[in-house]
Amino acid sequence: MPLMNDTIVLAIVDDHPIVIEGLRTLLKEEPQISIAGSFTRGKDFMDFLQHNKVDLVLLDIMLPDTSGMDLCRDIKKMSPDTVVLALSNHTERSIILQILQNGASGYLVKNVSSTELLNCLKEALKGEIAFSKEVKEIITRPAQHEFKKVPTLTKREKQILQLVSQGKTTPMMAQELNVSPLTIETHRRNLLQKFDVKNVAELMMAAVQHKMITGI
Amino acid sequence: MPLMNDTIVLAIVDDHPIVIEGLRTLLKEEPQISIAGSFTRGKDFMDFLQHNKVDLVLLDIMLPDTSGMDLCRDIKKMSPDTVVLALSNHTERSIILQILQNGASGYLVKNVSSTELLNCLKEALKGEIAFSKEVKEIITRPAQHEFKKVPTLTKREKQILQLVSQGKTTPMMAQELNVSPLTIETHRRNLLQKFDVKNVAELMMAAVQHKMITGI
DNA sequence: TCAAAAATACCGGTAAACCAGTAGATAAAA
DNA sequence: TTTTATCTACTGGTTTACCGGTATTTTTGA
Repeated sequence: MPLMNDTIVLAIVDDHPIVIEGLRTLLKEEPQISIAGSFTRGKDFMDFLQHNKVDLVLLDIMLPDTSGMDLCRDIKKMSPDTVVLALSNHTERSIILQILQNGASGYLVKNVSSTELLNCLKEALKGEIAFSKEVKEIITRPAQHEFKKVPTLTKREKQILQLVSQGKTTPMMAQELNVSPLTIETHRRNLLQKFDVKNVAELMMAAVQHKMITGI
Repeated sequence: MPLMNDTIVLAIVDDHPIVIEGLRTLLKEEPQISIAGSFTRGKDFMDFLQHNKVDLVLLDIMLPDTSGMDLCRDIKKMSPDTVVLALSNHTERSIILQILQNGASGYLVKNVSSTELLNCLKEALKGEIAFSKEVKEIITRPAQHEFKKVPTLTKREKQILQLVSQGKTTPMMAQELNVSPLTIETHRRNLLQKFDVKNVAELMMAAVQHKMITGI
């Protein structure tokens, strides 16, 4: 965490040039903030982070190459002192909590006002958790279904979940992945267990709910 | 349509201050463009339009108060010479076509680059239809699922689709609805046929896609 | 009222999914 | 290096889903 009277080195990771430009303009007013760079791909930022110190990252959790979730974890792993503020349009409670679980210090929806944005930046740098107004409301009023914990899947499990959603059967997947059908069955069983469901129908619904499979 | 050597009066309607700021910054570079105003609510813009001439509107089709679709139609009704360029993150073909149907002169996804944005503005002002690169691809190569007509389900079929999505098995549903399991099987078969899918996993995904089952 | 649509139900069969338990081989983290 | 997680694979089952065809009754709409 940088001292408050130091210059804060900030980076932006977002695949929308318009948003990047907007953030740059809003933050340019602040003398103690220096924008080190902006990136449209997660990998580019990780390369940058290897050779540069960054105090705070504004991170869009929907990126074309990597999931922002994974990127967040990678950032905190490589540079634990870097504060990550998630920036997104998703208003699902589960997603917000998930990104916090992955090490983010806060969550802003993209319709924040400039003053709100600056306040959140300051809070996050002080070591506090920062939420924009709308997000605070979402956090404080949880829905019933939100209580279900989001399971963490392994790489293979994610892959198989995707294939199942495409209607692939166990034998088909076994052939496609060059493993025994029995192996696929084990993965399927683990998926059912992790999601706490009884069959594929429920599995698909749960996965969609948690946005763990892309609709198309 | 304004002449190309006149100053173009432009307005922005978007509920994201960051995006507004970004657009302003990008368009400030262009001497022939003058930004008349930016609005976070559709109604505010309509009030403005009553007393002011606007050549071009950058319109976010997802607004808190009105649907951007309706707003677009209202704009064209009140001021037919005003060119509307839709700005959104939605990449569904049906949505793009719908907004064009409502009088928009083009569609940009928010991840457009600044050069792309300016090109589209110019094209739209020339009276052409303007699409950003990604949108062009969506328009020209419609996905398979776009062709699939939305099946019309009977009352019973909807009911069973819902129960299936809740993880109910055929015997369970038979008992719950006081009919033979064989009847349920017939309904299931008809559902698979109507959605043109091979198994429940695909069925759930198709149903979710067409919003025929509520995620929760 | 009469044809079409929907809901009901059956047979016989194959394929796939699901259950319970176990366990070796790797790969990654402590 | 040792532990832990992950991926792999098996046995031996039961249950459910899916396929193709057929057919009666009930409801509904033109």
